[in-house]
Amino acid sequence: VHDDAQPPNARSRPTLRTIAERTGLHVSSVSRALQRPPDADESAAAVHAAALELGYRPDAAAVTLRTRRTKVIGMLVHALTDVVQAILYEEVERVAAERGYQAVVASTHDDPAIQRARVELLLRQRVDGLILADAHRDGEYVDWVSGLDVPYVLVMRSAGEHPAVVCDDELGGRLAAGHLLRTGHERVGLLTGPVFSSASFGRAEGFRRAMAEAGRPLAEDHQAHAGIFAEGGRDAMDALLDRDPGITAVATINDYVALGALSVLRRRGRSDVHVVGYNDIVAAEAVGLTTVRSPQLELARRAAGSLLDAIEGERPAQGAVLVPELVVRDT
Amino acid sequence: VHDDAQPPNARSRPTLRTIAERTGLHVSSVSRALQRPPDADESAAAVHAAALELGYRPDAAAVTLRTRRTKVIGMLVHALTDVVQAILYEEVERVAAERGYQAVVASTHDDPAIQRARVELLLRQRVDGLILADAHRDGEYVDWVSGLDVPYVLVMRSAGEHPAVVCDDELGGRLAAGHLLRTGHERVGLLTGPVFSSASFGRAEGFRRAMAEAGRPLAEDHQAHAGIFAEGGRDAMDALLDRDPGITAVATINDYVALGALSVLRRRGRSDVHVVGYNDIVAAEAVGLTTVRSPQLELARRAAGSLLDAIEGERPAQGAVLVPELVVRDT
DNA sequence: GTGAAAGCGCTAACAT
DNA sequence: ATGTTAGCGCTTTCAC
Repeated sequence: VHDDAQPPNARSRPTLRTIAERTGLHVSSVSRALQRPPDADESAAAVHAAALELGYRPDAAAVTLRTRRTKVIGMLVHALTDVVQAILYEEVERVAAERGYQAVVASTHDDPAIQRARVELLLRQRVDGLILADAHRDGEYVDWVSGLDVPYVLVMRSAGEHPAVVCDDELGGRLAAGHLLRTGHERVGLLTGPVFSSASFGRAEGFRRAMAEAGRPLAEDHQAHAGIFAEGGRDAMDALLDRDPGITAVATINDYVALGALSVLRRRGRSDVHVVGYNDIVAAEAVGLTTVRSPQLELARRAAGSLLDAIEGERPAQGAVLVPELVVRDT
Repeated sequence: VHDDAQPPNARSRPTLRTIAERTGLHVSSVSRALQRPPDADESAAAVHAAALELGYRPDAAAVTLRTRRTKVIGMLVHALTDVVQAILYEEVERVAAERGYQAVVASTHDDPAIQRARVELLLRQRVDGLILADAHRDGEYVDWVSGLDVPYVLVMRSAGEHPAVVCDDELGGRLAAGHLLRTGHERVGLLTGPVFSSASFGRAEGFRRAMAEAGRPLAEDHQAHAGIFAEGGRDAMDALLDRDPGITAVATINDYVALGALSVLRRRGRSDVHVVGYNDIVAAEAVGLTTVRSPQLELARRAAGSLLDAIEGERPAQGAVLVPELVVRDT
């Protein structure tokens, strides 16, 4: 028997038309029936049943083309291998899902060219909004994004007057300084991060100010640039120790840098030197690192919530400033 | 003057039609002109110029709807906060970009319901292929995916006969055992991970076998289930120490668990106990953790390459087994 | 090389 | 609630 009712591409994915043929309804009726609950009426039930049986999966491209919305928000991070950024993203993903959205990420490694390219890509995808966790203080990048006519919000790092959900980094720096001052350190060092990041910049500034205000201004040769990774922390710690072996404590821009510093101290047999990190990643607890905890989940939640509100309310997103907390451990 | 040439939604994004109106060409000619290099001929040049000037951005949804390809591959990880998974993803992202593809991730937290939901979502997006870094040995999940008519490949964890790019975990376990045997430990423990992960399972099996073959079979009470996070490592290490305070070394399923174990040892003043981790994450170097290094970048590269070949060659992806390496440090 | 025409799968008027 | 119609933005025949 020759089954000529079978369309040529019988093995292709089912569409609304497939369901329409099965149920004897029109394609548009099927579309509508799918929008209402399966138990709304007879045809709704029939349509849902057929959809399930056929393994029908709405075509996102077609829906987007028609509705002009994707229900997707894009997030830009500098690197997912920085667990802080990964935590932020996963929480954004969670909040988005709760509100019926999807999230997608792109890593930009703080490279302006990649930042633009990835935003371009997300825009082709027609994402409904953008969360930037990789903003630079100079504003070039964020100013450009703000002119793109897509809702956006920054998180973790701020830039100019753009809406940003951040931690009070200057306070965080002060917290670190306060701890070192309180424990009576006379010669302290600072391992700094990139100045293009408001987080790094703010932490360092807060630290320096608190030290100066306490009458112990930080000498230039007690500061070394470490970047944001462990390797930079190693090099910077080595340099600091070479310049002044008499140092008894260092504050660092983040826990990775602190970890790097710790490895040098261990290697050089200088476990007497105290170290303060920043962020409180899980490895910090494991090595007993004193650190400043940033409220990462809350940052992500607020940023995502604010962006989603902005998308749905058609107005700009709101920023916020949250408070960090000192966590004293062994180091 | 009333400008009636202006369409109603003048402020909306430029489309091929906008460029067509600008250049006096037909939409289809514009589409074709955009496919050839800007310097191919006069109209190509004019069209590219207009596109640039207008800030034209192809609509991914429309292209996909028309061509049935997205040039996007989806990756499923158990958690991006596990830096190993983040590394895998970022490398996949890189390889994909090199070959003109985009990557998207979804975290599933090893929850079967989430795994299916996220795959469904990616399928609606019509991704061209799937990389699973969160496979379970029981096969339920992967078997289902394999029946979905979308190219796929597993990475890091295998399942049945499905194509998988993995590390020789059983060998990795043997490497850890060999090290402990060589350094003369008499009473060693093992902190195990979830059996649903072939990686955890393989490492533990390799370790046990090597110990047994050396005439030092691992007693049941010298093993404790730790999962894959630091917290589990803490609890398991505590349990092990309570059961046998005479233990002198432990092997762990991964570096996070090792870090957790280390924190307990530090707290209990038992820095004499040796620990071996697995993966060699950056924190391992920082704390001087002896560990087994898995070739993560290579795993990701091979998996992504193999998937892309499969997509373009319309045949199944290839698996591979790579070799781990022992990294001896202080612990 | 170009224009005309069709159509990917879906939703949203509109009328009934 | 249902069918009709139109169209989102793009690519790809098909003639020329």
